[in-house]
Amino acid sequence: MIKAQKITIYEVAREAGVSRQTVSRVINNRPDVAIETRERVLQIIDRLEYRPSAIARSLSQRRSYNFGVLTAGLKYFGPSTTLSGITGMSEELGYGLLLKELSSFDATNIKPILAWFIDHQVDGIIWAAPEVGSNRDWIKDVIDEIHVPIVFLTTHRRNDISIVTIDNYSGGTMATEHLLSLGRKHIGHIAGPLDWWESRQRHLGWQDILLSAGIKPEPYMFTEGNWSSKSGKIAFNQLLSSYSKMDAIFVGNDQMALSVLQTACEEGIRIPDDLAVIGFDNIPEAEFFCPSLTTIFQNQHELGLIAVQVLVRQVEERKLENRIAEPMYLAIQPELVIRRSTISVNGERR
Amino acid sequence: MIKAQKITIYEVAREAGVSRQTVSRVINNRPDVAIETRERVLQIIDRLEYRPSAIARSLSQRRSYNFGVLTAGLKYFGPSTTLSGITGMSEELGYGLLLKELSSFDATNIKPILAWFIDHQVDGIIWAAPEVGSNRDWIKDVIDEIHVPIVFLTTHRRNDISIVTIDNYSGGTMATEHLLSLGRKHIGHIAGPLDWWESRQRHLGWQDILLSAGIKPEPYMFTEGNWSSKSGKIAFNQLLSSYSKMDAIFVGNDQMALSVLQTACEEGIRIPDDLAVIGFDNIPEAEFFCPSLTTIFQNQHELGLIAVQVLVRQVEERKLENRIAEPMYLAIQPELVIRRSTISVNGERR
DNA sequence: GTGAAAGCGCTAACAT
DNA sequence: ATGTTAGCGCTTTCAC
Repeated sequence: MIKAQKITIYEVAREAGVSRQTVSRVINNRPDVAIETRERVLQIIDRLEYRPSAIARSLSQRRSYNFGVLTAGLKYFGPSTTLSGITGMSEELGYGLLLKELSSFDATNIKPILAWFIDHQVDGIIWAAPEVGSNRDWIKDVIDEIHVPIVFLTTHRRNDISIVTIDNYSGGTMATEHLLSLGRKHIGHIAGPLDWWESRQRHLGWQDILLSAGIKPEPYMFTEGNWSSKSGKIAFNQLLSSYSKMDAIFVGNDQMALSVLQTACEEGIRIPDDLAVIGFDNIPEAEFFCPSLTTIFQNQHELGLIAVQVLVRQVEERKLENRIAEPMYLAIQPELVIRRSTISVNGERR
Repeated sequence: MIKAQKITIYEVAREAGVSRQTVSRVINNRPDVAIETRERVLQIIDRLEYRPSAIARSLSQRRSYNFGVLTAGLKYFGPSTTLSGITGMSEELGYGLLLKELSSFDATNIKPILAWFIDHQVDGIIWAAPEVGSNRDWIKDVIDEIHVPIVFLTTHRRNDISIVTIDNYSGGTMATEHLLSLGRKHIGHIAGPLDWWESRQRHLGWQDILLSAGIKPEPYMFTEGNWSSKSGKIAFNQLLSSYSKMDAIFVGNDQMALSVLQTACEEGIRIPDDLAVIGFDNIPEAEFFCPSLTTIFQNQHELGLIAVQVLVRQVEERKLENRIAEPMYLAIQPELVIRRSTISVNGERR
């Protein structure tokens, strides 16, 4: 198999004694071919190990059956898990993937990427890079000129584009409510970088729940990390001195929560007795921290799956009914996963 | 920008009053165009917001400037880190990426993937899925028929294909030597799944070093996990009972080592005093385990970078000199990273 | 049901 | 330095 792409539709046609169109009909499963002709052509194709050129098909058909995917921070659990969902569902639905990765999260020079996708005739685009700083400002400039469906992941709600996202605000409220429900009154927060939309949402959730519990969130009650464990360590030390009454903490992701556990372990802070800790993400390792980490599970794999499904729907709709599909909005709810970092084996209470 | 791919080279040519060939020369930066003609054409291109079709170029030029990448287990740190290296270097060297992910590590039905890449006229292929079981058996069947350079990652040495890999055997010896150098005599091992080439290499390294230290590695001294923390937990419990004199342990990856630390923490096993622990990978979290984890660092990002460089060299060579480049072999050395899980703050000794 | 002609948008090869 | 011709390999009309 897999010869040097030498034999073309023409050879098959000649060998089968039919025209190239007939061969084309066969390989595209068109109904209007006599059953015996089809059989014969199929056999020749098999014998010659003919494989149609996807490039030529794209050119004449004006579509590639490929999607463009833009991601960022692939070495992190979230983005790569989402990408894994995207590859799986694309494969299942018969689309290929052109991949680009942003060199940094806050890169704003995205037009070349968009252009590259378009140049390659992608049928649709999945924008899986996170919303950071002003890296979404370009949308309004080009959204009207782009004739290819785009699905954006993890971004604030708006009506002019299709969005599949995780409800980060709700994740923030769930985390904070859980800590309150344990009877804790002094709930600190280590946020992710606040120029990230996701961080801001989680932070807002924390704020609002505290407020509705009659607690005023003050600046000394939270600090900002950059997602890394190291930054979490620094942030935690800061909080420890600025908010000494703290008896619970909501950490913006599991990596930063890990370093909270490490510091606690080193300093003799008992968890959860002295301090209840909740993270965010539910990375596979979280269950095996010591103690195991209570956290908010966000299903980033499903995020990828759904993104593709939505995109395919938009593509097919545009093709069949020849009209631009309505933008869709879809938010996945995160889930609370309770482990030992908030509830000790013998139940709660210091 | 980014119009509906409507204007073609033909419009530009007409507008500029030249032939399409001249426009083609301009967009391909050929030298043989009068400077003023070039200027004029460039202006028209700019004004019309013309963008050449990558598809049409691929068809007539018989190359796409794209690589096919096959990965597997994207949600894991290693594969996604390698992919990140691949995206970065490809971008830098001017190649795009078609991505496929194996639905399971040991999938053997890879011909359709190979075929898909070829159908899309990729200039080269990076086979970044790990070697598991017999999932490399296909190579011998097709290697002669494929006219596209392929670089394989993480696989055993052979001379008929290009390989970029990490020296896993050496990683295994380094880990075991480190434990011996601490004065430990009873060194257990939790291996990754032994149908993985990488696991077997690490395991062999452990075996050989023990032998050369006059210790006979016996079956009760090691168990097999499947990389997951959960499997590591089970494996560790097993070892604990089968090898009670164990005073050090080499764990096949950091995730499984994490659960060793958790169990130790729960059972009151003091680390490193009672048990020295070394992992493999150096995931970013390892430094923040409690205690921080000594481990073998394998630079999987660099693996990706180098893979692309090697592939590009093969592609260019084949194109320029019109001959098939010699297969290359390249092994990256891992590095020992010493932390608190093998050396306590006050130095070693129980 | 099948085929002929005319592209899809670009470039290689050969003129001039 | 520039243009002409003939493809690249397939599909879309539109005939028959």
